[in-house]
Amino acid sequence: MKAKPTIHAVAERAGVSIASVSRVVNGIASGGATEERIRRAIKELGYEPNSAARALKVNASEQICIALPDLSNPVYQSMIRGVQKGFKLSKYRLMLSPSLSSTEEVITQLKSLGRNYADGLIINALVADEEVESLLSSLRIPVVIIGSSFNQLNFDSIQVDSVQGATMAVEYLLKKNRKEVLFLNGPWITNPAKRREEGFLRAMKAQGVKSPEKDIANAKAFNPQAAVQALTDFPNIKKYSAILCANDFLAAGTIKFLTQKKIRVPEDVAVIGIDNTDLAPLLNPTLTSVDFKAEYRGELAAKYLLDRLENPDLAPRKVKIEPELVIRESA
Amino acid sequence: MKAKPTIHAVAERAGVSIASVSRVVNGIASGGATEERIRRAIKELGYEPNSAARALKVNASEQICIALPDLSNPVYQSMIRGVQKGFKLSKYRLMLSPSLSSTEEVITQLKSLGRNYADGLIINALVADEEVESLLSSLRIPVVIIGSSFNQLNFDSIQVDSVQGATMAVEYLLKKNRKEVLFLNGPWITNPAKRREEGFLRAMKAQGVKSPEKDIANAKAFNPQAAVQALTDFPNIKKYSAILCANDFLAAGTIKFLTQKKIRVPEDVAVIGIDNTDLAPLLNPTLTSVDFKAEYRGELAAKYLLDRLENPDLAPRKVKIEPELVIRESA
DNA sequence: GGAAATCGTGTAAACGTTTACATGATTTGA
DNA sequence: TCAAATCATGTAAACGTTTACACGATTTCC
Repeated sequence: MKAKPTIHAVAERAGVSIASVSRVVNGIASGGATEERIRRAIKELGYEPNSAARALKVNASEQICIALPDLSNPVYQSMIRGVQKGFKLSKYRLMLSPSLSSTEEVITQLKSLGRNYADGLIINALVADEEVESLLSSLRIPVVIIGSSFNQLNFDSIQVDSVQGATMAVEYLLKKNRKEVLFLNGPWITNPAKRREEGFLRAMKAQGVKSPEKDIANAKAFNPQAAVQALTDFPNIKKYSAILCANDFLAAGTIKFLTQKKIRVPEDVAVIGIDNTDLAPLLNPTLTSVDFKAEYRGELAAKYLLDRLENPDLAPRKVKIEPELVIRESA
Repeated sequence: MKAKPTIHAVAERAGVSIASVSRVVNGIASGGATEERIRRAIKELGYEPNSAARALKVNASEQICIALPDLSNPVYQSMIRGVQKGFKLSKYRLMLSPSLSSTEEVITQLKSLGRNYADGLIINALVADEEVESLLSSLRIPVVIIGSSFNQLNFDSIQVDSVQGATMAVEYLLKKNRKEVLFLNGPWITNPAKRREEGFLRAMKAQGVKSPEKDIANAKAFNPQAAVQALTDFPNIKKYSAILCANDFLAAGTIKFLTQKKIRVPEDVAVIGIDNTDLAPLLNPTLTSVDFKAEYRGELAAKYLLDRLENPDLAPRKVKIEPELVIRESA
């Protein structure tokens, strides 16, 4: 196998200096016959510039890192798609961090970013503590936060109006005369769980329900099996006429659970999910879900990051995505 | 913001040469008091070695690239998860290529790998031609192929026994006395479509069906909407008592289509999917599906790649995953 | 006890680029 | 027409590591 051609090989073949080759490669060239010769040499040799050398020299990897909690949940799939879309036309490559389910994993990941292999970070962490926050703010690269945490940090962030989302769902249920609403939440240590629960409580109280705190079941994880388990364990499940789930994955489990118990959805119990993932229209009944626009959030995160990479002095933007209730069969 | 500490800063603080620091960082150090001092200096300064400089020097990026057709399909989600798992304990970072739906995109991606930003490639391409093959074989990094194509190339590859998978599904249906089987395929230009169709035809003929070629519908894409469209357009759909779908996504669309038409699944028409994705147990009815073990394939691909990176002279391994029919409610 | 082997550490070159600066050629403008 | 300005190109240093080699100190072994 021949050695990979370097800029020197190209320069020699074209009879110019490596500086000229570099300029052609980077598009700041003259456009004359010399450039033509250099271009030909590049073609003929199949030259591709070495990323590492360029990265070292210009101190930029042309990579961005996306850090997500867990690839099982379809919502993150949408988010990645959005990010991919957002970076499609850019020079940046996408690094996918390992799944970050625990705070330790988040910390390890953030520390490793000190190695300069990414020019920017898009992070959506379920869990976080002070150490995470301090690491985040000591990072030397732009960060875009997706999710509801880190309000106090001065980053670009794309949040979600959980309270508003829960309110829309609750209002819709009450309007349809479903007064007894159970909230099936995920693990309470996670940020989204806290925020969505807050939304549920606020919305229920606003609608005049006395102590909605007792109407909350907690699944051990944000997945269908955990939903089934939590509902099985929950006492007096019969009395509810609607179940609001903290995400679509839990809603899928809920529908499964209800169907198995011969409880009809939505006739006996209405079910609403959150996230409006690709899953929602495929379930049977199709799932009514609060759309937090994951793909769009991903795309927006990419856009914010690109803007900031181009202009580091931009004032941090904090946007709150307005949720939308997508009504289907389940409620 | 202070400048990021380099190996020189560490060396100076510890009163040693940069060579010694490098040796400590790379774990080939003495273990004496000097090492202790160096370690302390690293801690105190928060030094992290610069990836680009290391990559340039040792000519290895410590990154691997995974190239997939499309992140919408849940099967790729499982695959990525497997790959993540496989690389979890390694030093390698994971690059996610943009979605490769067309041959041009595959080509662009492969060319860009010439920039040396990845030490290995795991690729699962739906489409490929001679140019792709020639690019693949001129790549200077190890490649692991997931999927059924490129048999002739001498790479590690993880294939799937499509014929066997289709046979299992068809045999099961015939055994259950569902003689009229429709095969709902994806776009025929894709490799999996060709292979799965071949499997269907072979299996049907082996079971004594005369000309199964007429029992094939083609969806324009591997997704639920395309499935609905294809079934709507297909003449004489009524006569079939079973539909075998080329993947779970198509099966989801099929169930949707049938349910809307008040055709009961599985009483009137049995449905079988392929891939056994996370989706399968969530559908209603739950989906009987041929499991091609996507997550395992991803993990295996990672393992093969790691093995080869460690020992480039390994003979290429070609494995064929034995499918398994996971029986649920839909058939 | 002394030659040989081993060990810990430092020196310096190299990896493949980019880019500030210099230089000589060409163009501009009065 | 000639000085000034502009332009294309080359020279050389630098980015932050790793590592071959050298060298002096220590250990080993008879």
